[in-house]
Amino acid sequence: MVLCDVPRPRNANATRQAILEAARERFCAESYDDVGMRDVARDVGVDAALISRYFGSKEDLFLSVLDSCKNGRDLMEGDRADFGQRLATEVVYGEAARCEADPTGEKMRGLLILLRSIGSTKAMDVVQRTANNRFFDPLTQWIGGEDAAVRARLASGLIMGMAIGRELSDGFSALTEEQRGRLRDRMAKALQGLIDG
Amino acid sequence: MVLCDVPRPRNANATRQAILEAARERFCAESYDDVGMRDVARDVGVDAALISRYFGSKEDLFLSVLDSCKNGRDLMEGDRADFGQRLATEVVYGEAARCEADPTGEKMRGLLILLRSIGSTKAMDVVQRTANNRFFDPLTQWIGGEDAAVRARLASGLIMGMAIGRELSDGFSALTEEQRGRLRDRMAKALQGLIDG
DNA sequence: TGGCCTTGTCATCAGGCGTTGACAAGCGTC
DNA sequence: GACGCTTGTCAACGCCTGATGACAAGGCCA
Repeated sequence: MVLCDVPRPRNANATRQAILEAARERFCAESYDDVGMRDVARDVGVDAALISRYFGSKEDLFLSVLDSCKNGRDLMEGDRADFGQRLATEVVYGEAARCEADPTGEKMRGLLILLRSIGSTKAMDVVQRTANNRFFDPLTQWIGGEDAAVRARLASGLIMGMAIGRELSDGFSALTEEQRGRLRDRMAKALQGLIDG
Repeated sequence: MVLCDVPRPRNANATRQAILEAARERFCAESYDDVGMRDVARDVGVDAALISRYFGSKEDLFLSVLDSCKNGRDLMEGDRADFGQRLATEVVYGEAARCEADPTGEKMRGLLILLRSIGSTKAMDVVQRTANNRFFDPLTQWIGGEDAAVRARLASGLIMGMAIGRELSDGFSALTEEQRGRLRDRMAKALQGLIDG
């Protein structure tokens, strides 16, 4: 069956970009292993072979996607006293966990992609390296002062764990709206306590 | 090449048990997708077809492994005032994260298996259900009182996130022994604060 | 209009997966 | 000793994956 849609204009840059965005969405919603080249290609309306030509291997595509995401530093920009509140809001309410295109979720996307593919042995090296370079190290530096490394581990642990808990519980759907608010507030307070020491 | 080891004595129960233990170890070290029936079979020294006969499908094997693990309630037995300290020790020092056979790590194993296979769409249903039935719900009930559900989400989030951070950083190998101690203490305090309210 | 580089498609490959049904070997029982 | 049930092996199936090289078609330039 041939779909009667307009053919994609021949534009390598645009196509490459479209592939990158489709892949980003896929890697945000599924693990490295579960994302297929053919799936991404279908999303774009292109043959899977083209991805190999433009990006090389699947791992290279994954790397390109991670590079195209916002850096972990973006999570820290803003008033330091609001860090807990900002991050808690992002995790509890952010549509980030659903990978929509809202500017709010944008900042979490890189981290969420990493969390999705945790556990995949094929992606482990890349995930470990990126998590450290892009998140742990900047966070440690940003926290600064005594025991910065230790506090960074704790803060990132809470953030990652809550992001995962969100996935495990379908976006905290079992909680009432009021409970979600208290979850946000408690998490904000705990997180702020961890980075303030 | 035929290995000249003694043939496995014909004992269905023992073989079934050996398969279950090998699978438990595998699922503890790799994700659902990365664990192959042939790998498990090789560990036991048996043909992969036998696993299908004894356990049915791969998903059934995964379920059997989860059933064979200690329940989340075991994490809560003991003095409530020590909960944070116990769990933090388990996460920071426990060889649990390496899935060895020490009695200490035993209690975390079920949770670690779930965390390993988070992100696998094939195992998602089982993981979600088990995480809720075995961990979140008992923890919520155990915490009790006001906002128990909210506090359980936070506590389990911190535990899960730190367990994942442990994997991501090769068992906190970048930290000195002294820093690990402080990490344990800070985590214990934070965790205790979350469940006490 | 004819050549030619670029862009995209197609068929195909080798390899891995979980699963299946037919077959071999052990072992107790009559 | 022969039967028959249990336990385990083997070869194969169908399916899916990422990757490759040959080929078709668009579009610019002379």
